[in-house]
Amino acid sequence: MPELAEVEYYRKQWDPGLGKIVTQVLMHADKRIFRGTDVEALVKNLTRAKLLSSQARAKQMLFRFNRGWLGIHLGMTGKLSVQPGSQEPGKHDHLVLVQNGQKLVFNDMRQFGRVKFHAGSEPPAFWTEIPPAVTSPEFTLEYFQNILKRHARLPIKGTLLLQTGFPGVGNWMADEILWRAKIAPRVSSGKIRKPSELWKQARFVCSEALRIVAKDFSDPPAGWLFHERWKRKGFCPIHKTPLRRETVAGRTTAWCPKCQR
DNA sequence: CGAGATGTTCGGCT
DNA sequence: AAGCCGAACATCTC
Repeated sequence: MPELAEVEYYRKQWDPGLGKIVTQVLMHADKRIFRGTDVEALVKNLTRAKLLSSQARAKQMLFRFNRGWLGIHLGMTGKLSVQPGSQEPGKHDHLVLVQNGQKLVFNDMRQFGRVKFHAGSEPPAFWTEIPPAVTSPEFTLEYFQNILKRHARLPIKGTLLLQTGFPGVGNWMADEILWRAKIAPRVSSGKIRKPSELWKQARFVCSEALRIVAKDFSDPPAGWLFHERWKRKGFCPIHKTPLRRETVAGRTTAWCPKCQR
């Protein structure tokens, strides 16, 4: 379920490995997860390397070692965990960093995720080029309105999912933002009546998700659309109108036809 | 058995 | 030419 808050949660799962040496790298090197990655360099550099620190940004994570940088994207079904040293890797445990007494495991059933490796002391371009976070000071109302203008003909649901504009926002967060801003998902991005409200709700949902979900994988509070939008028959938390559920901009979308116009 | 799942990417079209 | 759309990717579950 990885959107920005879940990604931050998973990043922390490898914290027990900080400051420790990787004694062995186990991997399914031929898997799609490693497409475009120099797996030989990854194994060579990470074997006997020490994990120094980690960060999460948007839907990506970056792990700093004393001999390079490991970038991980979780795709649809990626997870990070720490397993006992005695645990044998499972079918979908595509990357396993063995340390003394424990294993740092990346598991991804569907393999829409991605593992990257970058040697050198400077952080890789794929990391530094991630655009400003929705919650950051750079994400001003003016900046936001420029994104809307650039994608004026794309349904607003699709625009909120653009990682070049809203890094880390995924399907459930986009629906939550639109529900709170009372905007129907098919409205063209160039025809938003009150951009300041949408901007405000985007920032609210991102910061609350980070505060609540990233902490310990708690669900958002009662009253959020989140709890209804998975259900085949969900209802608007405000007045119990049945939610509509259709594909918009290529993604399943749930919204309240009464609140959202 | 077919459809769908919280994500990207690519090729084709306007 | 930038931007939009739909298909594809791999696997499991309902």
